[in-house]
Amino acid sequence: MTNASTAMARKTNSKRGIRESNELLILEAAEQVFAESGFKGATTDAIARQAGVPKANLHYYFSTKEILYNRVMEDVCSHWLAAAQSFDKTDDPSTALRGYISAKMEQARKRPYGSRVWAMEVLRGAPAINSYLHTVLKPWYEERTKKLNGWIEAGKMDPVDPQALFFMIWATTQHYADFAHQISVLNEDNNLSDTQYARATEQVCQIILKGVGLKQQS
Amino acid sequence: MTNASTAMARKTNSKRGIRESNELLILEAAEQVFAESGFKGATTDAIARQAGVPKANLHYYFSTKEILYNRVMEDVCSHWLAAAQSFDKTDDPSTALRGYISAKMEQARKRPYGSRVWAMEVLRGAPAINSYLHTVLKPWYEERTKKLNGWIEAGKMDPVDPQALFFMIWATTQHYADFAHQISVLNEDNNLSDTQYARATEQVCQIILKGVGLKQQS
DNA sequence: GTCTATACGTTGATAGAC
DNA sequence: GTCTATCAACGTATAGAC
Repeated sequence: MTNASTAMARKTNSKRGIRESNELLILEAAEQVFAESGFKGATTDAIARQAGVPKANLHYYFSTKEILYNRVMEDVCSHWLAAAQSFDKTDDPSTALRGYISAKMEQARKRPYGSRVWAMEVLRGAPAINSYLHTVLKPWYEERTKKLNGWIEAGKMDPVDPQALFFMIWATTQHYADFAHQISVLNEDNNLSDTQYARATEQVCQIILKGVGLKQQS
Repeated sequence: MTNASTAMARKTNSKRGIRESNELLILEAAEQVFAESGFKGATTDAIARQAGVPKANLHYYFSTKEILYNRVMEDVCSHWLAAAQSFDKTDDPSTALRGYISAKMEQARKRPYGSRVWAMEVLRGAPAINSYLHTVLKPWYEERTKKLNGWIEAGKMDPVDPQALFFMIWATTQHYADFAHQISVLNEDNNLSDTQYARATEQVCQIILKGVGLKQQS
């Protein structure tokens, strides 16, 4: 009985271990392929090849391409939320904006495929994340808009439209992931080095902070 | 002979007229469908339906999907160039940047599909416009970088990295076309009105100009 | 859990009547 | 120049042996 249940547990764990590791492998490959070709353009065959598993195996773990895509979008959305939280670590506008911009830039650097999948999804009209946009992004955006307006009323920064500011931050930071190929062409066909990327992050912070009337700090 | 050549000319003109108008119809539909689904995801059938012509007819005018796509990209690139020219209408940095940003914003408003096709193309690694990026975009970018550095050395604006500035302008202005769906979700599910869009343009100019140490003007 | 073989729909492209 | 019918290639998904 003990042996049996131990064996069963081991087997179950083993199964879960295999399942989890294979799902991870496939999800990672899917994020990349979906980022390159979009939902329609991506093929389960290409994803399977990228993951190094037979196509039938992919369908064993994710019965349909749409289910796999939705799982990828869930991951991407959860990472967006993680970066978004860095906005709330302080009540000082300069520190908050600088921290948020830096977090977004770091994310664009470390998870470029996630950013691109998001871009692809929005470009096609965001059918898969429509509810997420309404129930998560919009409330987040409205709360932070209030916060910004509070700072503006307190005279801590220029009376800018929070909407324009957020769009500028999102667009600019995500540009470094989404348009990486174009950027490399303008950089002698090399991706930005760590040094160049750190400098870019600093420049983005500087221009935006000064642009909304905030002193450099933090 | 006169009659014959007149008849032939008329027939030729007629043919050309039909060809041009049908090609235009198909190109317009193609720009839209490619913008929504990317090169791989778009189907010639969907494009033909969008254009209101039989699929076989589309293939009569554009023998392959790739040729059609390249024609669409040519159009998109030529429009990019047109907006880029507004940068050179003056030697005053404030006026030049404001004019360029406004032109890009107007283009994002009037030709959103063009912007999205460009974005889709760069997202997949820009195989179709690779040579264009090297022979047109890069030289343009390097020339204007020199111009900006000249202004900086002359003390007319802050010593910002021209690269970061251009990326910010491109990213932000194109965001209004590429992420229009997301923007509408944050705007009570309505597209930005003309008034809102004018305000957004003004805000983008204001933040960026101030951000690089330029006085408002023009 | 793995993988080969395959069913079955879709897509790009063409043939050939009008 | 237009359009129906068609085909080969490719795509998703599954069956069934291991």
